[in-house]
Amino acid sequence: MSKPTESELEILSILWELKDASVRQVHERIAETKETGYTTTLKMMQLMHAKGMLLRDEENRTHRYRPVVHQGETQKSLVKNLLSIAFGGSSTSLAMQALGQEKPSKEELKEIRAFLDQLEQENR
Amino acid sequence: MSKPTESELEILSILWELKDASVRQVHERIAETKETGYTTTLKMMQLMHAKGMLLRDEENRTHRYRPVVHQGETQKSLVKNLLSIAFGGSSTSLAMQALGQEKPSKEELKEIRAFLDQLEQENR
DNA sequence: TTTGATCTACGAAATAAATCGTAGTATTTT
DNA sequence: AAAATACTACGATTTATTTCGTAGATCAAA
Repeated sequence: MSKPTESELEILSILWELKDASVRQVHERIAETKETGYTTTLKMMQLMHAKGMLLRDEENRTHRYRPVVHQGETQKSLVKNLLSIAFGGSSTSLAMQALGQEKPSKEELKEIRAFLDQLEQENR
Repeated sequence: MSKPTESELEILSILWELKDASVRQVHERIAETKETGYTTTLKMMQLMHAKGMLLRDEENRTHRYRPVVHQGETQKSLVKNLLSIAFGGSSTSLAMQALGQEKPSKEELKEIRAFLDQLEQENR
């Protein structure tokens, strides 16, 4: 799947959370943040459907959409892209940049450390 | 500074590395990867200069450009953006996603662990 | 059953990003 | 000094992305 644009990502995020939703639902979430027309959201979702990014249930008059790609895969490709385009491929500096941004909680620190241990293990 | 586009970022990356460079130098680097005309790169850099993203030394006929913003700052804002737009603000999952992508070396692992310790310390 | 609200479809306009050709100069090579 | 090469400037086009208005259909409420 090609890289989603910012607007597409905004919609995807909402759908990942809600599992599946109508245009109205998505639009209302978007409208909380920014000023935009309903048909803009509609068109966007129609385009995404046409592109194969969203599945559409047309059973009822009010269609319901859901994402084709999972959040994890998309995150993966976004990170991969960012890594190569702005971090010279160094995942370490990206990770530290991120962690310095939003400090992890105690639990999260634990989680990350466990993750690191695991990485180290499987390495040989 | 506003978020650089992909093409701008490509140019910035090269300039961060070379410190300062002519259009020709930048273009040759870009041309290694993709097929594109010299004047495209030129125009791009002129635009970036006009936007205030690049400084330009016009002493000689062959101008030399260098970035106004530092790599770190740009990385920071890119990460911040990615964090909010695709990771629901969770730096932990972004970090793990990144680390899972490109496995850190032994030294890097050490570095990250030290970084985590430090984060934990300064927390109180 | 008329009125109003809610939907989809879709063309088209507005905006943003990227690409390139041509002209005019300067520099280097033959 | 003529010819080839290398630069900048810049308009214009192309392509991608986003936004929105209008039309027609369906549904809900008065």
